Amino acid sequence: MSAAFSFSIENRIKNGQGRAGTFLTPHGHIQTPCFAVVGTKATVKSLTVEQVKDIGASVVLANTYHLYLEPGTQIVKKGGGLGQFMNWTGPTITDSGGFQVFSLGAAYKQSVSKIAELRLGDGADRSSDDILINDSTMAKVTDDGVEFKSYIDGSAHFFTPERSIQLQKDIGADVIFAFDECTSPHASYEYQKEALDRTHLWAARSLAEHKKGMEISQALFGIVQGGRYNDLREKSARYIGGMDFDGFGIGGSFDKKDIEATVSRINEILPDDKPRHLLGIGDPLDLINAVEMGCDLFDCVAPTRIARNGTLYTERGKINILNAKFKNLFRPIDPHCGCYTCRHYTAAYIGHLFRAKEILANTLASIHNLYFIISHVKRMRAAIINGDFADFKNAFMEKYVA
RNA sequence: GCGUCGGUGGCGGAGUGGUCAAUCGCAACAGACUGUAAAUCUGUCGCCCUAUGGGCUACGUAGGUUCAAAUCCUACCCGACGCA
Repeated sequence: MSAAFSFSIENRIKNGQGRAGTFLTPHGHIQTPCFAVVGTKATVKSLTVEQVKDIGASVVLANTYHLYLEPGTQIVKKGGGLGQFMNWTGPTITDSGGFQVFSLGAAYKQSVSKIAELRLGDGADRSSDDILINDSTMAKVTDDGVEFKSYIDGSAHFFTPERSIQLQKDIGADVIFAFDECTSPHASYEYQKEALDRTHLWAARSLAEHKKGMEISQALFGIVQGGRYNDLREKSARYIGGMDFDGFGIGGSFDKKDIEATVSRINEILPDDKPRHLLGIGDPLDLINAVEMGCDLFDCVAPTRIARNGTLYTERGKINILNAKFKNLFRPIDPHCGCYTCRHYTAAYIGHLFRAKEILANTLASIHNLYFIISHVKRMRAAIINGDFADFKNAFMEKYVA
């Protein structure tokens, strides 16, 4: 690891894998476990950086593919790099574009999430058996790289591991990720195995490209894949974990019920002295399990995306603020929440903003959800430091209904 | 007063003899969303039931023609416009 970075562990969960630590970056330290807010296009949707800071966020994660398409990585570079360009002075991360292999590939126009879940007659389910075929024309994978079509204008672009690293270098985030292939949870074992070999090959190429630079001011994280298959997950953890990365991402798709066990197995194998970032996981209960199993960093679009769609976290579970029962509720969304939104606005008012399609709804809801999740992870950190993680977990689970 | 056009489900607005409980949009009501193609998407939306089916009431009102009417005819009520 470059001298500009260091990772130290301050305390651990008794008889467990979870730990609290500090990850030092050129733009400040990150106290882990930590939830990085997602700002895909160099902006946390609907929020100013002052609002993001006020929420308590310490890290922003942006996306290479999106910034490459718009405004172009050279513009970000000329703008002083991701942080300066977007007026964020703290640590930054970029994803490599590997997730778009999935979201623009197998998941394109399909009702597929990277989280597979058995649904039993809840009325709103869809069959998962008829969405196995990837006929997407938006992303095509070969061993050399991935051809993407721009979601903006349909133009073709080719990403290789080397190209992804170069682009991430131009963008200039503190932490960057190896280029990987995120697969569908419906992928067969055979395909998953093939994709894993490719991801491993790409990891080596990403690392080699990264090491080319004379002066390295970025930390490169390798990504563990393997989908829903335990043997592949373990193989990947051993392979990626054995490489000279500065930290690790855990990516890919999961069975909802297996996240905890899968992450636990992976983290048993990964080096203990480097940070682990569980990519794209942000459900409050998933976060508890993942922290307990030794993950240090997280990022997820869920808090901001569901906020924009009217779903808000409370200590008792998620609510849809558009439900008729909130129309006359002149109290905060969550009376125990200390966020700006809850300190100043009522549920009735926020529901009104959503119904009226006022843009302030997105802002107030995003503030609330991000505050909820960031505080949630911060409390877990404090609990690990204080040695009462189990108490925190029990207290949370007692109230929170999934 | 005469003439013309028009009155359709919460609203707007299709439909002009059968496949119409009635296209579509909005509103309403619910659901989904986990490295953002996303201020997005999905479902329900006359009433009732022994509900991938059946019954009832409905297209201004009242009659009529027809095997069959939101659709044709007559009268009336209401609205817009034109002429007196």
